[in-house]
Amino acid sequence: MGIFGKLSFKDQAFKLRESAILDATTAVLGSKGYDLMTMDDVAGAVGISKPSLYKHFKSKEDLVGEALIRLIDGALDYLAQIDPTLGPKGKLAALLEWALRVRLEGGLPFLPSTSAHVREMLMRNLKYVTRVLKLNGQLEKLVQSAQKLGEFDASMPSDVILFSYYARTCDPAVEYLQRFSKMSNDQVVQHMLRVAFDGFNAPTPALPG
Amino acid sequence: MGIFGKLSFKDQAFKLRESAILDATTAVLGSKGYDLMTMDDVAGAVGISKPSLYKHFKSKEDLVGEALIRLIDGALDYLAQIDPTLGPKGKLAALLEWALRVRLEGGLPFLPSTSAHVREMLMRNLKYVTRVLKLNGQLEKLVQSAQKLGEFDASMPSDVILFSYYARTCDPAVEYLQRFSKMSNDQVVQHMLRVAFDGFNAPTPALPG
DNA sequence: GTCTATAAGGAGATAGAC
DNA sequence: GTCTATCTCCTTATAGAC
Repeated sequence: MGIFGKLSFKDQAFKLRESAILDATTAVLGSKGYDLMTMDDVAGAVGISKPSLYKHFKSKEDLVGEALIRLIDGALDYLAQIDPTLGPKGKLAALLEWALRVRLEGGLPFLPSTSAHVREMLMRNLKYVTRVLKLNGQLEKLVQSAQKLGEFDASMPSDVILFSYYARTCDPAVEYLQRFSKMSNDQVVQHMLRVAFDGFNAPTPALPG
Repeated sequence: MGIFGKLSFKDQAFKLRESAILDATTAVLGSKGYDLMTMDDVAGAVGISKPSLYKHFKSKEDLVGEALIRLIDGALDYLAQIDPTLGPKGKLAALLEWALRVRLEGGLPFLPSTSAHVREMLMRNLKYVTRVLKLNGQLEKLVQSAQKLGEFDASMPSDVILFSYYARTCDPAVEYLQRFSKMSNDQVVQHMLRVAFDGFNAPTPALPG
Protein backbone atom coordinates (compact mmCIF):
# COMPACT_ATOMS: atom_id res chain seq x y z
CA MET A 1 0.00 0.00 0.00
CA GLY A 2 1.44 3.37 -1.03
CA ILE A 3 1.59 6.57 0.91
CA PHE A 4 -1.91 7.45 -0.17
CA GLY A 5 -3.53 4.39 1.38
CA LYS A 6 -6.72 3.16 -0.21
CA LEU A 7 -7.28 6.12 -2.47
CA SER A 8 -8.30 5.56 -6.05
CA PHE A 9 -5.94 6.61 -8.81
CA LYS A 10 -8.05 9.66 -9.42
CA ASP A 11 -7.85 10.66 -5.78
CA GLN A 12 -4.12 10.10 -5.79
CA ALA A 13 -3.76 12.40 -8.76
CA PHE A 14 -5.94 14.92 -6.97
CA LYS A 15 -3.72 14.80 -3.91
CA LEU A 16 -0.60 15.09 -6.00
CA ARG A 17 -1.95 18.16 -7.72
CA GLU A 18 -2.92 19.63 -4.40
CA SER A 19 0.60 19.13 -3.19
CA ALA A 20 1.97 20.80 -6.31
CA ILE A 21 -0.34 23.75 -5.71
CA LEU A 22 0.90 24.12 -2.17
CA ASP A 23 4.50 23.95 -3.36
CA ALA A 24 3.84 26.72 -5.84
CA THR A 25 2.00 28.76 -3.23
CA THR A 26 4.92 28.50 -0.83
CA ALA A 27 7.35 29.56 -3.54
CA VAL A 28 5.28 32.56 -4.58
CA LEU A 29 4.67 33.55 -0.97
CA GLY A 30 8.39 33.45 -0.37
CA SER A 31 9.21 35.71 -3.26
CA LYS A 32 6.31 38.18 -3.32
CA GLY A 33 4.59 37.92 0.03
CA TYR A 34 0.91 37.51 0.70
CA ASP A 35 -0.43 40.83 -0.50
CA LEU A 36 1.26 40.68 -3.88
CA MET A 37 0.68 37.01 -4.50
CA THR A 38 -2.20 36.56 -6.94
CA MET A 39 -4.21 33.48 -7.66
CA ASP A 40 -3.09 33.87 -11.27
CA ASP A 41 0.52 33.58 -10.10
CA VAL A 42 -0.19 30.30 -8.38
CA ALA A 43 -2.34 28.86 -11.14
CA GLY A 44 0.29 29.84 -13.70
CA ALA A 45 3.11 28.30 -11.69
CA VAL A 46 1.24 25.01 -11.39
CA GLY A 47 0.09 25.10 -14.96
CA ILE A 48 -3.64 24.99 -14.30
CA SER A 49 -6.38 27.54 -14.71
CA LYS A 50 -7.71 29.72 -11.97
CA PRO A 51 -11.11 28.01 -11.69
CA SER A 52 -9.34 24.68 -11.23
CA LEU A 53 -7.37 26.23 -8.43
CA TYR A 54 -10.61 27.26 -6.79
CA LYS A 55 -11.84 23.66 -7.01
CA HIS A 56 -9.03 22.73 -4.63
CA PHE A 57 -9.04 25.74 -2.33
CA LYS A 58 -12.06 27.88 -1.77
CA SER A 59 -10.25 31.17 -1.36
CA LYS A 60 -6.86 32.81 -1.27
CA GLU A 61 -6.98 32.83 2.51
CA ASP A 62 -7.73 29.14 2.59
CA LEU A 63 -4.93 28.34 0.17
CA VAL A 64 -2.35 30.32 2.10
CA GLY A 65 -3.57 28.87 5.36
CA GLU A 66 -3.04 25.33 4.10
CA ALA A 67 0.41 26.16 2.78
CA LEU A 68 1.45 27.62 6.11
CA ILE A 69 -0.02 24.68 8.01
CA ARG A 70 2.16 22.39 5.94
CA LEU A 71 5.19 24.47 6.85
CA ILE A 72 4.42 24.20 10.54
CA ASP A 73 3.91 20.47 10.19
CA GLY A 74 7.32 20.32 8.58
CA ALA A 75 8.81 22.06 11.60
CA LEU A 76 6.99 19.70 13.96
CA ASP A 77 8.26 16.70 11.98
CA TYR A 78 11.80 18.02 12.03
CA LEU A 79 11.60 18.68 15.74
CA ALA A 80 10.37 15.13 16.41
CA GLN A 81 13.30 13.78 14.45
CA ILE A 82 16.13 15.63 16.18
CA ASP A 83 18.66 13.56 18.08
CA PRO A 84 16.90 13.09 21.44
CA THR A 85 20.21 13.10 23.30
CA LEU A 86 20.63 16.78 22.51
CA GLY A 87 19.78 19.21 25.27
CA PRO A 88 17.03 21.83 24.83
CA LYS A 89 19.48 24.44 23.62
CA GLY A 90 20.91 21.99 21.11
CA LYS A 91 17.46 21.18 19.82
CA LEU A 92 16.53 24.82 19.45
CA ALA A 93 19.79 25.47 17.64
CA ALA A 94 19.17 22.55 15.28
CA LEU A 95 15.65 23.72 14.48
CA LEU A 96 16.78 27.29 13.88
CA GLU A 97 19.55 26.05 11.63
CA TRP A 98 17.04 24.01 9.67
CA ALA A 99 14.71 26.98 9.30
CA LEU A 100 17.53 29.23 8.10
CA ARG A 101 18.61 26.66 5.52
CA VAL A 102 15.06 26.33 4.25
CA ARG A 103 14.95 30.08 3.79
CA LEU A 104 18.32 30.28 2.08
CA GLU A 105 17.03 27.77 -0.46
CA GLY A 106 14.12 30.05 -1.28
CA GLY A 107 11.62 28.63 1.19
CA LEU A 108 9.69 30.25 3.95
CA PRO A 109 10.24 30.32 7.70
CA PHE A 110 7.72 28.24 9.56
CA LEU A 111 6.39 31.33 11.23
CA PRO A 112 6.56 34.21 8.78
CA SER A 113 6.93 37.68 10.21
CA THR A 114 3.86 38.79 8.42
CA SER A 115 1.94 41.98 8.55
CA ALA A 116 -0.81 42.61 11.06
CA HIS A 117 -3.28 41.93 8.27
CA VAL A 118 -1.94 38.46 7.55
CA ARG A 119 -1.59 37.64 11.23
CA GLU A 120 -5.22 38.55 11.76
CA MET A 121 -6.30 36.38 8.87
CA LEU A 122 -4.36 33.40 10.21
CA MET A 123 -5.76 33.84 13.69
CA ARG A 124 -9.23 33.26 12.23
CA ASN A 125 -8.04 29.93 10.81
CA LEU A 126 -8.75 27.42 13.56
CA LYS A 127 -6.73 24.62 11.98
CA TYR A 128 -3.73 26.89 11.66
CA VAL A 129 -4.04 28.21 15.19
CA THR A 130 -4.16 24.69 16.53
CA ARG A 131 -0.92 23.72 14.83
CA VAL A 132 0.79 26.91 15.87
CA LEU A 133 -0.17 26.34 19.47
CA LYS A 134 1.18 22.81 19.31
CA LEU A 135 4.53 23.98 17.99
CA ASN A 136 4.57 26.91 20.37
CA GLY A 137 3.98 24.64 23.34
CA GLN A 138 6.95 22.48 22.43
CA LEU A 139 9.23 25.44 21.85
CA GLU A 140 8.14 27.10 25.07
CA LYS A 141 9.05 23.97 27.01
CA LEU A 142 12.45 23.81 25.33
CA VAL A 143 13.17 27.43 26.15
CA GLN A 144 12.16 27.01 29.78
CA SER A 145 14.18 23.82 30.10
CA ALA A 146 17.21 25.55 28.65
CA GLN A 147 16.80 28.31 31.20
CA LYS A 148 16.47 25.88 34.10
CA LEU A 149 19.55 23.99 32.94
CA GLY A 150 21.56 27.19 32.83
CA GLU A 151 21.99 27.05 29.04
CA PHE A 152 19.90 30.16 28.50
CA ASP A 153 19.79 33.33 30.52
CA ALA A 154 17.32 32.59 33.32
CA SER A 155 17.03 36.22 34.33
CA MET A 156 14.97 36.99 31.25
CA PRO A 157 11.27 36.17 30.86
CA SER A 158 10.93 33.08 28.69
CA ASP A 159 8.53 35.08 26.50
CA VAL A 160 11.32 37.36 25.47
CA ILE A 161 13.54 34.50 24.40
CA LEU A 162 10.73 32.59 22.70
CA PHE A 163 9.48 35.53 20.63
CA SER A 164 13.03 36.51 19.77
CA TYR A 165 13.66 32.94 18.71
CA TYR A 166 10.73 33.13 16.31
CA ALA A 167 12.07 36.42 15.03
CA ARG A 168 15.45 34.86 14.28
CA THR A 169 13.82 32.31 12.00
CA CYS A 170 12.68 35.15 9.76
CA ASP A 171 15.53 37.57 10.36
CA PRO A 172 15.91 39.78 7.29
CA ALA A 173 19.66 39.88 7.87
CA VAL A 174 19.76 36.48 6.19
CA GLU A 175 18.66 37.91 2.87
CA TYR A 176 20.97 40.87 3.13
CA LEU A 177 23.95 38.65 3.85
CA GLN A 178 23.01 36.31 1.04
CA ARG A 179 22.77 39.23 -1.31
CA PHE A 180 25.54 41.59 -0.29
CA SER A 181 28.21 39.46 1.34
CA LYS A 182 30.44 36.91 -0.30
CA MET A 183 29.57 34.22 2.22
CA SER A 184 28.44 30.72 1.47
CA ASN A 185 25.08 29.63 2.79
CA ASP A 186 26.84 27.57 5.45
CA GLN A 187 28.71 30.60 6.68
CA VAL A 188 25.55 32.68 6.78
CA VAL A 189 23.85 30.03 8.88
CA GLN A 190 26.75 29.73 11.31
CA HIS A 191 26.99 33.48 11.78
CA MET A 192 23.26 33.92 12.26
CA LEU A 193 23.24 31.19 14.90
CA ARG A 194 26.17 32.81 16.62
CA VAL A 195 24.55 36.25 16.70
CA ALA A 196 21.27 34.82 17.94
CA PHE A 197 22.80 32.89 20.81
CA ASP A 198 25.71 35.15 21.76
CA GLY A 199 24.61 38.60 20.61
CA PHE A 200 26.88 41.36 19.37
CA ASN A 201 29.07 41.58 22.44
CA ALA A 202 32.56 40.22 22.62
CA PRO A 203 32.66 36.93 24.52
CA THR A 204 33.70 37.36 28.12
CA PRO A 205 36.67 35.15 28.91
CA ALA A 206 35.55 32.03 30.73
CA LEU A 207 36.64 31.18 34.24
CA PRO A 208 39.81 29.15 34.20
CA GLY A 209 39.36 25.45 34.86
CA MET B 1 12.76 84.54 11.15
CA GLY B 2 10.78 81.38 11.68
CA ILE B 3 11.69 77.85 10.77
CA PHE B 4 10.35 78.31 7.27
CA GLY B 5 12.66 81.17 6.44
CA LYS B 6 11.46 83.62 3.83
CA LEU B 7 8.52 81.60 2.61
CA SER B 8 5.21 83.29 2.08
CA PHE B 9 2.28 82.42 4.28
CA LYS B 10 0.88 80.32 1.49
CA ASP B 11 4.09 78.39 1.13
CA GLN B 12 4.27 77.91 4.87
CA ALA B 13 0.78 76.45 4.84
CA PHE B 14 1.81 74.24 1.95
CA LYS B 15 4.81 72.95 3.85
CA LEU B 16 2.73 72.36 6.94
CA ARG B 17 0.22 70.36 4.99
CA GLU B 18 3.00 68.38 3.40
CA SER B 19 4.33 67.57 6.82
CA ALA B 20 0.88 66.49 7.96
CA ILE B 21 0.62 64.23 4.91
CA LEU B 22 3.95 62.61 5.72
CA ASP B 23 2.87 62.11 9.33
CA ALA B 24 -0.28 60.37 8.17
CA THR B 25 1.65 58.29 5.66
CA THR B 26 4.04 57.11 8.34
CA ALA B 27 1.18 56.17 10.61
CA VAL B 28 -0.68 54.24 7.93
CA LEU B 29 2.50 52.54 6.78
CA GLY B 30 3.15 51.45 10.33
CA SER B 31 -0.27 49.92 10.78
CA LYS B 32 -1.01 48.43 7.35
CA GLY B 33 2.27 48.25 5.50
CA TYR B 34 3.00 49.47 2.01
CA ASP B 35 0.92 47.07 -0.03
CA LEU B 36 -2.26 47.64 1.92
CA MET B 37 -1.87 51.35 2.36
CA THR B 38 -4.10 53.18 -0.08
CA MET B 39 -3.95 56.78 -1.17
CA ASP B 40 -7.51 57.08 0.11
CA ASP B 41 -6.29 56.04 3.55
CA VAL B 42 -3.72 58.81 3.59
CA ALA B 43 -6.02 61.44 2.15
CA GLY B 44 -8.71 60.49 4.62
CA ALA B 45 -6.33 60.61 7.57
CA VAL B 46 -5.15 64.08 6.61
CA GLY B 47 -8.64 65.27 5.81
CA ILE B 48 -8.01 66.21 2.19
CA SER B 49 -9.12 64.68 -1.07
CA LYS B 50 -7.10 62.31 -3.17
CA PRO B 51 -6.43 64.76 -6.01
CA SER B 52 -5.06 67.25 -3.48
CA LEU B 53 -2.75 64.56 -2.25
CA TYR B 54 -1.49 64.07 -5.78
CA LYS B 55 -0.75 67.81 -6.01
CA HIS B 56 1.83 67.26 -3.27
CA PHE B 57 3.23 63.86 -4.27
CA LYS B 58 3.15 62.58 -7.79
CA SER B 59 2.69 58.92 -6.92
CA LYS B 60 2.35 56.44 -4.11
CA GLU B 61 5.97 55.46 -4.53
CA ASP B 62 7.06 59.06 -4.30
CA LEU B 63 4.96 59.67 -1.19
CA VAL B 64 6.29 56.64 0.63
CA GLY B 65 9.84 57.44 -0.44
CA GLU B 66 9.59 60.91 1.09
CA ALA B 67 8.12 59.56 4.30
CA LEU B 68 10.95 57.05 4.67
CA ILE B 69 13.56 59.67 3.86
CA ARG B 70 12.20 61.74 6.72
CA LEU B 71 12.53 58.75 9.03
CA ILE B 72 16.14 58.24 8.08
CA ASP B 73 16.84 61.91 8.59
CA GLY B 74 15.34 61.53 12.03
CA ALA B 75 17.75 58.72 12.78
CA LEU B 76 20.67 60.79 11.48
CA ASP B 77 19.59 63.72 13.63
CA TYR B 78 19.28 61.53 16.68
CA LEU B 79 22.67 60.00 16.04
CA ALA B 80 24.29 63.43 15.75
CA GLN B 81 22.77 64.40 19.07
CA ILE B 82 23.93 61.45 21.17
CA ASP B 83 26.33 62.17 24.00
CA PRO B 84 29.67 62.20 22.21
CA THR B 85 31.46 60.79 25.23
CA LEU B 86 29.69 57.48 24.72
CA GLY B 87 31.68 54.73 23.04
CA PRO B 88 30.54 53.19 19.75
CA LYS B 89 28.66 50.40 21.49
CA GLY B 90 26.93 52.93 23.72
CA LYS B 91 25.91 55.00 20.71
CA LEU B 92 24.55 51.98 18.88
CA ALA B 93 22.64 50.97 21.98
CA ALA B 94 21.18 54.45 22.33
CA LEU B 95 20.07 54.56 18.70
CA LEU B 96 18.52 51.10 18.90
CA GLU B 97 16.70 52.08 22.07
CA TRP B 98 15.38 55.17 20.36
CA ALA B 99 14.21 53.15 17.34
CA LEU B 100 12.44 50.63 19.57
CA ARG B 101 10.66 53.38 21.48
CA VAL B 102 9.53 54.99 18.25
CA ARG B 103 8.05 51.67 17.18
CA LEU B 104 6.36 51.04 20.52
CA GLU B 105 4.63 54.37 20.12
CA GLY B 106 3.19 53.30 16.79
CA GLY B 107 5.93 54.62 14.56
CA LEU B 108 8.17 52.91 12.08
CA PRO B 109 11.74 51.73 12.29
CA PHE B 110 14.10 53.86 10.26
CA LEU B 111 14.86 50.89 8.04
CA PRO B 112 11.72 48.84 7.69
CA SER B 113 12.13 45.15 7.00
CA THR B 114 10.06 45.43 3.90
CA SER B 115 9.28 42.98 1.18
CA ALA B 116 11.52 42.48 -1.82
CA HIS B 117 9.02 44.53 -3.80
CA VAL B 118 9.29 47.56 -1.55
CA ARG B 119 13.07 47.25 -1.29
CA GLU B 120 13.31 47.27 -5.05
CA MET B 121 11.12 50.34 -5.29
CA LEU B 122 13.24 52.20 -2.75
CA MET B 123 16.47 51.27 -4.49
CA ARG B 124 15.19 53.11 -7.56
CA ASN B 125 14.75 56.24 -5.43
CA LEU B 126 18.07 58.04 -5.68
CA LYS B 127 17.34 60.49 -2.89
CA TYR B 128 16.42 57.66 -0.57
CA VAL B 129 19.45 55.58 -1.47
CA THR B 130 21.72 58.54 -0.78
CA ARG B 131 20.35 58.99 2.72
CA VAL B 132 20.48 55.30 3.47
CA LEU B 133 24.11 55.13 2.42
CA LYS B 134 24.92 58.09 4.64
CA LEU B 135 23.34 56.44 7.67
CA ASN B 136 24.83 53.10 6.75
CA GLY B 137 28.32 54.56 6.56
CA GLN B 138 28.04 55.99 10.05
CA LEU B 139 26.67 52.77 11.51
CA GLU B 140 29.31 50.70 9.78
CA LYS B 141 32.04 52.84 11.34
CA LEU B 142 30.47 52.48 14.76
CA VAL B 143 30.26 48.71 14.45
CA GLN B 144 33.85 48.42 13.31
CA SER B 145 35.05 50.73 16.08
CA ALA B 146 33.19 48.68 18.63
CA GLN B 147 34.87 45.56 17.32
CA LYS B 148 38.34 47.14 17.41
CA LEU B 149 37.75 48.34 20.96
CA GLY B 150 36.75 44.85 22.05
CA GLU B 151 33.17 45.88 22.80
CA PHE B 152 31.77 43.73 20.00
CA ASP B 153 32.85 40.29 18.90
CA ALA B 154 35.74 40.91 16.51
CA SER B 155 35.71 37.35 15.21
CA MET B 156 32.52 38.03 13.24
CA PRO B 157 32.39 39.92 9.95
CA SER B 158 31.13 43.44 10.60
CA ASP B 159 28.48 42.85 7.93
CA VAL B 160 26.86 40.23 10.09
CA ILE B 161 26.63 42.55 13.06
CA LEU B 162 25.51 45.53 11.00
CA PHE B 163 22.72 43.71 9.17
CA SER B 164 21.64 42.05 12.40
CA TYR B 165 21.60 45.47 14.04
CA TYR B 166 19.23 46.73 11.36
CA ALA B 167 17.10 43.65 11.87
CA ARG B 168 16.81 44.36 15.59
CA THR B 169 15.32 47.78 14.87
CA CYS B 170 12.38 46.07 13.21
CA ASP B 171 12.31 42.87 15.26
CA PRO B 172 8.73 41.54 15.29
CA ALA B 173 9.26 40.25 18.83
CA VAL B 174 8.58 43.82 19.93
CA GLU B 175 5.00 43.69 18.75
CA TYR B 176 4.45 40.24 20.18
CA LEU B 177 5.75 41.29 23.58
CA GLN B 178 3.69 44.45 23.53
CA ARG B 179 0.62 42.43 22.68
CA PHE B 180 0.96 39.22 24.65
CA SER B 181 3.12 40.04 27.65
CA LYS B 182 2.27 42.20 30.59
CA MET B 183 5.41 44.26 30.28
CA SER B 184 5.66 48.02 30.17
CA ASN B 185 7.23 49.58 27.13
CA ASP B 186 10.36 50.29 29.16
CA GLN B 187 10.69 46.65 30.06
CA VAL B 188 10.23 45.57 26.46
CA VAL B 189 12.96 47.94 25.37
CA GLN B 190 15.38 46.78 28.04
CA HIS B 191 14.81 43.11 27.26
CA MET B 192 15.15 43.60 23.52
CA LEU B 193 18.43 45.43 24.01
CA ARG B 194 19.64 42.67 26.27
CA VAL B 195 18.77 39.93 23.79
CA ALA B 196 20.34 41.82 20.91
CA PHE B 197 23.64 42.43 22.67
CA ASP B 198 23.94 39.29 24.79
CA GLY B 199 21.87 36.71 22.92
CA PHE B 200 19.93 33.86 24.48
CA ASN B 201 22.83 32.25 26.27
CA ALA B 202 23.36 32.48 29.98
CA PRO B 203 26.09 34.98 30.82
CA THR B 204 29.43 33.32 31.44
CA PRO B 205 30.78 34.29 34.83
CA ALA B 206 33.43 36.95 34.48
CA LEU B 207 37.00 36.41 35.47
CA PRO B 208 37.55 37.38 39.09
CA GLY B 209 39.31 40.67 39.55
C1' DG C 1 -12.97 18.56 -13.28
C1' DT C 2 -11.14 21.47 -16.61
C1' DC C 3 -11.38 25.31 -19.34
C1' DT C 4 -13.02 30.36 -21.59
C1' DA C 5 -15.25 34.25 -20.43
C1' DT C 6 -16.91 37.45 -17.21
C1' DA C 7 -18.88 39.62 -13.11
C1' DA C 8 -17.86 42.63 -9.07
C1' DG C 9 -15.16 45.58 -6.62
C1' DG C 10 -10.91 47.83 -5.24
C1' DA C 11 -7.10 51.16 -5.96
C1' DG C 12 -3.85 54.28 -8.56
C1' DA C 13 -4.24 58.18 -11.08
C1' DT C 14 -6.67 62.13 -13.60
C1' DA C 15 -10.32 65.41 -16.01
C1' DG C 16 -12.57 69.29 -15.40
C1' DA C 17 -15.62 72.38 -12.58
C1' DC C 18 -15.09 75.95 -9.05
C1' DG D 1 -5.44 74.36 -5.17
C1' DT D 2 -9.36 71.93 -3.92
C1' DC D 3 -13.04 69.09 -4.81
C1' DT D 4 -16.58 65.53 -7.33
C1' DA D 5 -16.78 62.28 -10.59
C1' DT D 6 -14.53 59.16 -13.53
C1' DC D 7 -11.06 56.25 -16.10
C1' DT D 8 -8.41 52.19 -16.23
C1' DC D 9 -6.32 48.34 -14.70
C1' DC D 10 -5.85 44.56 -11.70
C1' DT D 11 -7.54 40.84 -8.68
C1' DT D 12 -10.74 37.82 -6.40
C1' DA D 13 -14.14 34.85 -7.45
C1' DT D 14 -17.70 32.45 -10.38
C1' DA D 15 -20.94 31.12 -14.39
C1' DG D 16 -21.51 27.97 -17.80
C1' DA D 17 -19.81 25.19 -21.79
C1' DC D 18 -17.42 20.66 -22.62
